[in-house]
Amino acid sequence: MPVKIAIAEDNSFALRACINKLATEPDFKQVATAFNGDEMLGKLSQHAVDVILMDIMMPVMDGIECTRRVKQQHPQIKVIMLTTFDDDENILNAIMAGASGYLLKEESAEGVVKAVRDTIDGGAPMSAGIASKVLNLLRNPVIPKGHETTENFGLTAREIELLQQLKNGLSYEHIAANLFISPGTVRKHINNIYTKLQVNNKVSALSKASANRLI
Amino acid sequence: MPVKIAIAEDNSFALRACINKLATEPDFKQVATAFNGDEMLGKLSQHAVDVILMDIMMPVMDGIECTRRVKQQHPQIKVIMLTTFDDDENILNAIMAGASGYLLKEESAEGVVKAVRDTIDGGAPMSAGIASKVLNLLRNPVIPKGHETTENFGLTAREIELLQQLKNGLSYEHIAANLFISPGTVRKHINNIYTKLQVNNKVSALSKASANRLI
DNA sequence: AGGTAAATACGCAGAAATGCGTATTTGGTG
DNA sequence: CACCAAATACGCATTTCTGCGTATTTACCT
Repeated sequence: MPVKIAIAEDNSFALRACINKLATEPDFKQVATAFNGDEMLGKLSQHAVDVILMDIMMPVMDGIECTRRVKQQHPQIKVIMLTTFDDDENILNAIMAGASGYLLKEESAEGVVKAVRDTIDGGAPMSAGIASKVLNLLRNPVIPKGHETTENFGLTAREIELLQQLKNGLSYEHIAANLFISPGTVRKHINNIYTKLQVNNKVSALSKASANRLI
Repeated sequence: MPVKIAIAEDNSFALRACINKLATEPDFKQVATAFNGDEMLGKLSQHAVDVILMDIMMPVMDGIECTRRVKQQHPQIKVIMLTTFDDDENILNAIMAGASGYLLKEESAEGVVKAVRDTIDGGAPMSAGIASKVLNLLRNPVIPKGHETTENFGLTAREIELLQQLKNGLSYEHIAANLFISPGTVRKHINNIYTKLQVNNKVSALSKASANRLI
């Protein structure tokens, strides 16, 4: 049985790219496209659809609101977000709205194809990195209140790794052993972190990093 | 660079099956195996390990407790649960303990191999079905047993007051000034706190106090 | 090829924290 | 009143952390 797919994407170039990614699969049938959420909702009453690939940022009605309504009116339809945004806010909103999957647009053709099949099979495909953010959302209960501004402070991946070691109360020596670097390097990294976060001790650094969801 | 893998699995048949699933990859190096969590913890100080494939149900120390301790002592090590249980309780507990991935034992060899690589790349691989349960957990917040148990540790009101000062990253001097006591007294209080919480530094104390909702 | 950011590493000086004692004062309780 | 827990305070030795430099190597980008 062919998989009936709809795509909501306002950028025609991105839409074309998306269609191409699915073109290799003979059992995939692209039954509808729309340039915004409202248009997509309208087409759903005209076409049977299994899966929607949904952009988030669209005019008139964005992908998250559209997802919410799709799941309300057609709960059997699976929605996979396909977007460039990987911030907690959008991820959480999309999941809350009922999205089954969350892919970044940089995802490969095979990745998108597999995501569609996974979704049909009851899975919840996510780009690498998205899934781990989802786990972090679970670990650090979100305050449903307004979105606090999270800042990056220009921390590198390695520096965040150092912070994760720090948060367990490990000494520089122990961290150095864990990461196979010298204690002096650990110290250097941490000093850089302090400078970037504008703090001058572990506890403050961890507090600030945590408040900004860096760890 | 080879990927150093450890496996914790009490059933020798399942262990063998797991090893076989990884056998095809020339750059995978199985550096340690253990029949329970305690044994695994011991081996981690002897071998550099990138990823642990962890069974949940094991004697002596189960996989979730082991994961908790591994992430505590070696945060850089990624843990992938490999189990037959797919209930919310176990999934959530594993994630809370710090697991990066969650696979069912029925997972194919390719699936396990890909999961290991995904994890190294910062992803969070989950068997189809697990991921969607995770999303459901996020949508319907539940407080699992064991996450609301708070312990007092015999801390006095004053000691908790000290902890609240500590969590802001203040120095002993500054806290002393805030509370109108001598730095020596601050030190004494904090030493008493450490003894009661069985830790030996600020970060661990704050972490433990926070986990038990003392601050 | 040159420039840049990141990760690695070391040294020195000083500040802060930690471990382990001891001691006094205070407030409440039996 | 006698007792006890809690809060207060200090000292010494040691470990750990922090600030501020410098320097090399690697990877990536132009």
